Order: sequence, then structure tokens, then C-alpha cells
Amino acid sequence: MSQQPLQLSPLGELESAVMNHVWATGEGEAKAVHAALGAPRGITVNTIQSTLKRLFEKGLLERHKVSHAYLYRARVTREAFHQGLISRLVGQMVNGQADALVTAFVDLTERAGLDQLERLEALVAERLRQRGGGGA
Amino acid sequence: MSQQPLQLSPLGELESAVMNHVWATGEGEAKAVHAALGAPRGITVNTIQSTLKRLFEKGLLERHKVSHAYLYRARVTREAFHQGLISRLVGQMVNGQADALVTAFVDLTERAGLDQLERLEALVAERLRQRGGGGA
DNA sequence: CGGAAAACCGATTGACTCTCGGTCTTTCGG
DNA sequence: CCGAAAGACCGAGAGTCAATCGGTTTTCCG
Repeated sequence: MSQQPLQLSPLGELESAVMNHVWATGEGEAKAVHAALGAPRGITVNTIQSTLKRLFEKGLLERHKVSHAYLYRARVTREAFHQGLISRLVGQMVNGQADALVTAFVDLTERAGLDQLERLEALVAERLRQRGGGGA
Repeated sequence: MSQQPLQLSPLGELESAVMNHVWATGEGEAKAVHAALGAPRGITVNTIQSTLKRLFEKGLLERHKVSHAYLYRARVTREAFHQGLISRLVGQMVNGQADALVTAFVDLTERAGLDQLERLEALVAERLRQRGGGGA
């Protein structure tokens, strides 16, 4: 009975690494990505190419030819992607109580540090000001 | 190129359904779970049994014999489980900015309705009062 | 003890990711 | 215009994991 890590991301290990690289550098060419991630892992450029392509087919990357090579770019920002994940996660569990979720999140934020909690407060306050009109 | 759903939960479809059932009813016997979920799907009790067992092995359910049948119970509450998911998700993406996450969450809560946002505000305020002590 | 109810085990199928090798295509220099 | 080279594609094999059963063993209970 050991409670496994319970894999969460919808992306494979290599796919995540590639996405992070693209997000970090702004673009990705098979050659470059391989130099950064592939070589250290001892895998071929082909593998990187396949991964890039799979990511493209999943709609996470876009690409266009530059000479005879593809240049990939992120189609969604890292933030949007993460937000999407959270969104989906929330959507799945909000089958009854969004309350519990909100509570859970606050607990979590709190555990991340007082500063984060304060940050959260500021954000919420701002949103409320924008929407609710600040009080009534 | 259609942007697949991007599977998120670490649980399979049937596993999720079973967990939800157990959380909802408080307990689970293969027979009962099958009546509720299996029959409609046209799958055998065996499949439900296997799923229950897999969930047990993953540490999500506990069980004990009642006569010659196992009675399963959730080992973690739905809230704790979800919190764990969020936690893991956060941990993964907090490779640089927890900020983005907080922002994403607030966006999400906001979209869920003004009331949720207000609820969030109240919760945060309370936590801050408890922790920060309002100043020191 | 004998039969039925239920658990277990093992195997299959299907979806994915990762990883390449081999082949076809596109470019570009000479 | 032609022939490397670079790079994209295709297909395939190896792993992993959930879902699904069939068949066998174990366990109760009358």
C-alpha cells in the first residue's frame, strides 16, 4: 500500500519537457530542441521530431516552414494551458459543490505561504471591484 | 486537428464513476455498484470487482470482509482527493510562477459566478485574520 | 458436506507515449 | 540540371495502463 504518485498531466514526460522548452525559448526547431533536451537523454532527433509533431496534432503547437524545416511555436501560453487544466479539473469536480473546491484552493494557497494568500486577497478584491462594482 | 479533450484525471472513466458512487453513497459492494453503474453499461460484475480492487490497490478505497464479500469505503474524502489533485497540479506548474496559478484560479472562480468570488473573498479574509493576525 | 456467492488470477484488447529505422521530399550549391 | 543533405513522414515495436472477461479457487452457510 504505497499510494502511487498518480500521474496527472495529460502530456507525456517528453512532451512536457518539449512544451516547457518552447514556452521558455519562444520557438522550437527539432534541431535546437534536440540539442537542449534530446542529446542529454541520448535520444535521436527523430524522436524529438515525432514529439513535436504529436504536440502539433494535439493543437498545442503551431508550425510553418522556414526553408525546408518546420519552426514550431506555442499555440497557447503556458498560463492558458495551465488554466485550462485547472478549469477542466474544476469542471469535473464541480458536480455538486464548488464550495469544497474553493475551500480546498484557499487551504492550498495558504499552505504556499502567507504572501500568496495576501496576493490572492488582492486579486480577488480587484476582481470584485471590476465586476461587482465595489460593494453593491 | 480538433483539440482532443486532453484527459486529465489520473483515474480512468469507470474508476471515476465508481469513486463518485462510493463517495455519494458512503460505501460500495461490488453487487450494488454493478447495479448502479455496471448494468447500465452492460458490463459484468467482474469488471466492477476488478475496478474496485484496482482502486483499493491505489489506496483510494479501503475494504473489509462482511461475510464472504468485501465492503469498500472511501479512504480519502472527495474533497481531500480533489485537493490532492490541485496540489499536484500546482506543484508541477510552480516551476517559476505560482502567480499564474492563483490568477487562473481567480479567473475561474469569477467565471463561476459573482457569488463564488465573494465567497472566495470571505474565505481569504478569514484565513488572513487567523494567520496574519491582522498585522503581525 | 455441497452448492452458491464472491474473490482472484491471468489474458486480451485498445489507447497512448516513446523511440527509431528507412524512405520520400525539398533545397540549394556547383 | 543534378546530386548530395537536411529534414519530414510513415510504420513499427516496446512499454504502460485501464477496461473487460472467463475460468478457477476460496469461503460461507444451510
